[in-house]
Order: sequence, then C-alpha cells, then structure tokens
Amino acid sequence: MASQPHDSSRHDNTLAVIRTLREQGPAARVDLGILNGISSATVTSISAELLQQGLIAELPPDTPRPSGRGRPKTLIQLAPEAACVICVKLSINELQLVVGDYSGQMQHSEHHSVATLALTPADLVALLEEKIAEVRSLALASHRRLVGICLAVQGVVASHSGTLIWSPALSFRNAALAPLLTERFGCPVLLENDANCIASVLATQPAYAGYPNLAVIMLGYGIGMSLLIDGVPFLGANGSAAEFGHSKYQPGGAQCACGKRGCVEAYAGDYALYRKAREVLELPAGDSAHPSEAQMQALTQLAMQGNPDAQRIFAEAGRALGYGMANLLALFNPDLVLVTGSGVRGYAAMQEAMQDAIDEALVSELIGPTRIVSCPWDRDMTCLGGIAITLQATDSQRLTES
Amino acid sequence: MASQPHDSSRHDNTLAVIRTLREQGPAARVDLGILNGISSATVTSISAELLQQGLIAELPPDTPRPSGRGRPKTLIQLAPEAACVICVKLSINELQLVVGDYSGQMQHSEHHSVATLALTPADLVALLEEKIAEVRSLALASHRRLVGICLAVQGVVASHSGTLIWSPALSFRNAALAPLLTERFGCPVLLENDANCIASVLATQPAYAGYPNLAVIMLGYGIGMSLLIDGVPFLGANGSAAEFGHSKYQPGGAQCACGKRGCVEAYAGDYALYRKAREVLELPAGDSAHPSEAQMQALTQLAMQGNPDAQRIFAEAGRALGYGMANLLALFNPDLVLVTGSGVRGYAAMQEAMQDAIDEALVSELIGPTRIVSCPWDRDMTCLGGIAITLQATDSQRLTES
DNA sequence: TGGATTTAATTTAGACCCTAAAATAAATAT
DNA sequence: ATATTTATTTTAGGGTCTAAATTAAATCCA
Repeated sequence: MASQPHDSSRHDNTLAVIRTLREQGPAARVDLGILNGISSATVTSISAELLQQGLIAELPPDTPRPSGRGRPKTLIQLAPEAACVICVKLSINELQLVVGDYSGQMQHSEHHSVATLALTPADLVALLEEKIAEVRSLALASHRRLVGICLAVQGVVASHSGTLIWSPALSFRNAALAPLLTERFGCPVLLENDANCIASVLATQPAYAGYPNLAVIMLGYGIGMSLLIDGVPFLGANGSAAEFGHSKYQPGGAQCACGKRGCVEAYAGDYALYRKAREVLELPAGDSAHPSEAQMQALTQLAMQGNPDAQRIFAEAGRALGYGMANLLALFNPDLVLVTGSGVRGYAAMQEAMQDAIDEALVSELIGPTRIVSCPWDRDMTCLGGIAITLQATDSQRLTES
Repeated sequence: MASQPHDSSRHDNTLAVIRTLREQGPAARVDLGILNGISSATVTSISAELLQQGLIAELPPDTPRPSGRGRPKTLIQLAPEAACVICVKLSINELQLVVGDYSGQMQHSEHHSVATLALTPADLVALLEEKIAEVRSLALASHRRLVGICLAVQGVVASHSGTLIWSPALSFRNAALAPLLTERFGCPVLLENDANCIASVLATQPAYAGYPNLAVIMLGYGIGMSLLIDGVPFLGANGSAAEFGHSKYQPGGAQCACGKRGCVEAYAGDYALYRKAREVLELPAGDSAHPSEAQMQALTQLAMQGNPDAQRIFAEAGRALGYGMANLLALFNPDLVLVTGSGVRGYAAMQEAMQDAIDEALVSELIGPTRIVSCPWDRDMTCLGGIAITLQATDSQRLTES
C-alpha cells in the first residue's frame, strides 16, 4: 500500500530553492520561503536534504550581518564543489571554453582562434573532444564531478535531438554533435542556441525581470533572437530559437548569408554593414566577408564621428531592423525587446531610423506597451547562460530520477 | 493545526476531468483516469464531488454498450443544465448571439444585421445589453444559471482589462466593454479575440491535436491569427492575439485598413482583393470597401474559372501571404499552420504562389518541419470557442474560490 | 548583568491528496 | 451455476504541506 511520489510538489519546491540560491546567491531559509511562496518549515526540510547530499552549505555565522534584533539568519548557499559543468561557445573563428561550478560561477575560461569555416564535421568533433578533455582534467583535479556539457552555437539547432542544423560558423550542416559527445564524456550534453543562453541570463537580472514576454535580439556577424515566455526560451517545432535575422525586410532585396534575399540580417548584420561600407569608404583591409571586431569598430567610429556615408549605411540598417521589429511586435507583442550582442556598438547610429521605421510600419495600437532598449554586451554572458541552463537541466534530471 | 489546501493537485485534476468530459463527451471513470494520468480511485472521488454538486450525471446504463466481458462501464457526462454561458460575436455588420450549456453545446443561436461601423460606443453598449438580456431570459427560462458572457471580436483586445483596443468592425477605439457588461449582468464577462476562440476549438480536434505549437490564420475581411502553445492562446503584452494581418510584406506598399502601408492584409484581405479586382474586372456593385460574401464569391468564381486577371490578383495575395508566413516561420517556427476563415474560399487560388513565396524567402532549414494546411470554415466555430473558453474560465474560478 | 523582546529555525500535529491493493459489483463465457 | 473478466469503490498508508508550538540566538533596556 505504498505509493510512488507521483506528487511533483517536493520536486518543484526543491528546484525552486536551488534556482533561487543560484540566481540570488546565499539566502536565509525564511527568505527562501517567502520568495518561493512556501513555508519556512518546508524550506527547513528541503535544505536538510540538500545539506545531507552536500549540495548546499551553511555560511559561517561570522559574516557581516545586517544588524537588528532577533535571532540572526543563517544563510545557506550552493556548494561550489558539488559539481561542475563545461560550456563551449562556438562562433565564427573562435572557440571559448568555460568551466562553471555548482553555484553557476565561472571557474575557468579560455579562448581559441580556430578557422571554423574550414572544419569538416570530423575535425570539429575531434577539436571539441580534445579541448573539452583538457578543461575537464582541470575540473577533475579540483575534485569536482562533471555533470554536464553545453554547446552554445550561433545558428539553428534542434536542441531535443542535439543536432546542429545550420550555423554561420560552419560550412557544413546537420551534424548530430551532442550524441557523440555524450558518448565520449559520459554525461548529458546540451546543444543550445547562443541567443537563448544570453537571454536566460538577462531574464534573471532584476532590471529585466517582471517582463513575462521578453525578446532578446543579438546583433553581430549575423542576427539572432531568443523569445522568453515567463523566463523560459520558446523553442518552436525545430527546438531552435527564433530566427529574427532571417525574417524579411524587402522581398528580393539584399543578398543574405543564408542564401536568400531581403533578410533583416542582410542589411544589419556586421557583414552586411561592412559590405556596403567598402563600396564607398576607406576601411581596414582583411576578410571583409567576415569583418573582425577591429574592422567593425573602425566603421562604427566613422558613423559616430559624423561621416555621412557611414551614417547612411547605419540608418538603412536601422530601418531594416525597425521593419523586422515591427513584425516581431505584430506577431509576438513582447513586453520588452532587449538589443544586445557585439553589434550594439552601432546601436546609437541605427536607433533613430529604427524607431522611425517602426512608427512608419505599425499603428500605435499594435506597438502597444512594448519597450525597446539596448543592453551592454559581455562576451562571457553566453557561457554563463549555458552553464545556468545546464545546471538547471541536470538538477531537474537528478530529481526526477531519484 | 489545519491547513488551507495550498496544494493545487485536486484542483488541477478536477479541471482536467471536466475538460476531458467537455471535449470528448461521456466517459467512464477508468478512461478518465487513463486519459489524465490519475488513478481511477481519484476519479471516483472527484466524480462523487461533482455528482453531489450537480455538475455531472451518470448516463443510464441502457445505452448501447460495447459488448465485452466484465462489469460494464458507467459513463458520466457533464450536466447540460448545470449552467449556461452566452457568447456574442461582433463582426463587420453582424452580431451573433449564442447560448451554450454546461457541456459546451450550442443551445440557441441568432444573427442580427447591424451597421456596426455607424455605432457610437454608447450605441454598442446599449445594443449589447438589449440583445444579451433577450437571450438571457431564454436561458433562465430553462432554469439555467448564467455563469459567464463572452464577447468575441475581430481586432485587438486587451483581454485582461476587458478593453477593446481596435476592431475593423467599429469606427471608435479603446472601449472598456467588459467591465460595463459585468456590472450590468452580474457575471464574469470575457473579451476575446475571434481567432483565439476558433483556435481553441481547432486545437481540441483530433486531427490537429498533438501539435504543441499551432498557428491559426483567419482569412476574411481582415486577416487575424492565433498562436497556441500547448493548446493555450499566446497573449502578448497587450493580452491580445498576434496580428499576423499587419505584419509587413512590402515597406511602403499597398494601403491597409489600419492606416499604414504594406501589411499582408492590404494584399490578401477581402477588401484588398476586391479593391484590386474592381480596377480590372466587372463585378457586382455594392459597398466595395466592405465586400459581402456574395461579392467575394463572385470574384473567387472568376479565378477558379480561369480568368487571368482574377488569378493574378489571387496569386499576388498568395505571395504576400507567403512572405508573411515566412516571417511567422522564422520567428515562431510552429509545428502546424492552419488557414481558415471565410477567406479560405480563395485558398486554392493563392496556395501555389504562397508556397513559392515561402520557398523564395526561406532556406529549407528555417522552414523546418512546419506543415501548412487549410481547414474548412464554419461560422459558428467562433462562438463555440468562446463558450468553451468561458466555461473553462468560470470552472477554474469556481474551484480557486471555494 | 539579566530579563524582555524580537526574529529565525525546528519540531509537532494534523489535513489533504494520491495511490496500490483489496473488496465489491456486474456483466459474459462455459 | 460457476469461473472469469472488467469497473468501481473502499481501505490502508505514504508523502507533502502548513500552522502552531517550541527552541535558539541575538538585541534592547533597566
């Protein structure tokens, strides 16, 4: 007459406590209760279990406490050494590897220059295996158990099957990367879109919390997007992120890297801006189909300094972005649109034309209450997001299994 | 030492049982258990409560049973007389009122021709109050308790506040209709987008179930859309449906009813098709800015019969639709797109151009596994959906209160 | 210095809800 | 008539939560 715990409430509450600790840092049991709408008696019970499993630890009480009457709070925090995850970011000509501990903090980070477009599928897998093995030994040296690996890539991914469908960083398509790595390293491997990783981080920041429908647009070589509904990335049929960059501005318009014409990206992606600029401006030489950060900064400088040709190019990009945004607003009607990515460097030069385009495209009733703001770009954010997503996935998995 | 039932599982299970009965009709306790993943002991307990409240009834056992061994199933069903709801559909020049019983069946339906565009806000409210009062007395005559009213309208609605933001059927904007009617009739009044109503019905049909991300496009005078995620309408910041019709095909293009240019609707809405057609074809006279069903059928006939001018017009509309669809696929990546509404009459004449436009706009990786199919149009579907939504809302409310 | 007060964490007692198993019910098969 | 089968109800018990009571650990104040 026993029963399996078909009841999910303990499971949910445990996850909520862990998530709160990871997002907000050390907290007292009372506060964890209030924050998650459960009684502190329950938090006591949950934290006892987690302590016993070594996943959390009590903070020594000598920490500077907010003075006040009453028994002082005993803060609990995630035990960093309880586990670790590795996040690998694959972007054009670069590979970043980051090790994160169980509290979600970055433990180690390294960058490698790689001619990604020249890789074959086998090359890529070999490279990933080699580099991951290296950082894994680092992690294992400090007695941390590797519980998951995350591959964060630009492009279209089928996250459920772990297949990379298409990425601007690679010259091949449809590679089932995750299953191969799972087998090699014996732990779950997630394949995630880079925009989803960043959006997951941004959504937890106080400034952007409280917006149930959030769109994060990533400007860069290409243009990506993530749609978060109540903080969780919306994955369509593909299991991929939304492809804002390939929504249309002008049927039959400019040539896009995807092979089609008229995509927003073909006007506002780095390569598109640089391509146009080279026609009329003196700019640093180099692979202008894949402009470097230095090249893009040179171009952006020109626009900021008032060069009319450069300004015209950014304005046209802003207009394309604005029309894309108009479609996003009409179809998705988000509460907040965040514009970020390395391409925000040129946002100031695009913003006015973008806003004009939105006003030209949509009646105010359809623009609704949506706010559009830009947000500074941090190159480590992708991996931090990947780490957070992976930890959350493995926590959830562990609880459902046991 | 008592506790409020903060636990939601009974609540959820009760709603699930009611929903299953409403969608699938009479069912046995065992099957309700299997269908909803709960034990039949729990179903027994839940159905005992519902029987006691008079919300369900056991079917007399003399119904033709599927022969077989063992104790026969006792089917239970929702008690139609337990409650009723009224759904009012407001569309251009027409008002439909439907009474639905607790099982979700249509009890009564009536149509009224009304020059909706000539109404003032006060006129509209007076008209609604009068007509609703009429059908309410019908319902009350059969001893049914009116538990909710649904207003289903074309256009943009803020469903949380009950404000009609903008509708093509009306010449004014921003009317807080629901609060007024709530006060007048003393029951919850929901304001819903018509596409959401229809989509809610379609999503429960076996043929379209099992698609977690479903887009329903409504062709008609204007073009509406509803996005369902796991069967529930996605409401953005506005609380409104997605406005596919006003996504852009051609910046600076054809004049749209919304006041802007280049919207998909300005090419593929009834008024847009008829406007173009009148330039080159002999067609029935009448208010060609608001073509009647007869006028649209005449135009559609011409295209079906091979008239090249008519065919060209539909092809251009299909192309606009295709580009809009491309953006929908890029941004939302639904599993299934259903095209319906009165405008499906012309779907055959648009389909090829539409498909070509999608292929022209998007690489196959971004089209992904999405299927696009049309679906026959039934003018009562909106109200049936409104009734289902309202019953579900009032059931849920009742349970959370008690 | 020592109670009074305040706040945090834990323990206790009880309610709710679910499930598996047992019991009961109601049919068909032989 | 009895065995078998399937549905429903009853029973017993476990899990989880919460409110209240208790315990713990500090400050306040005389």
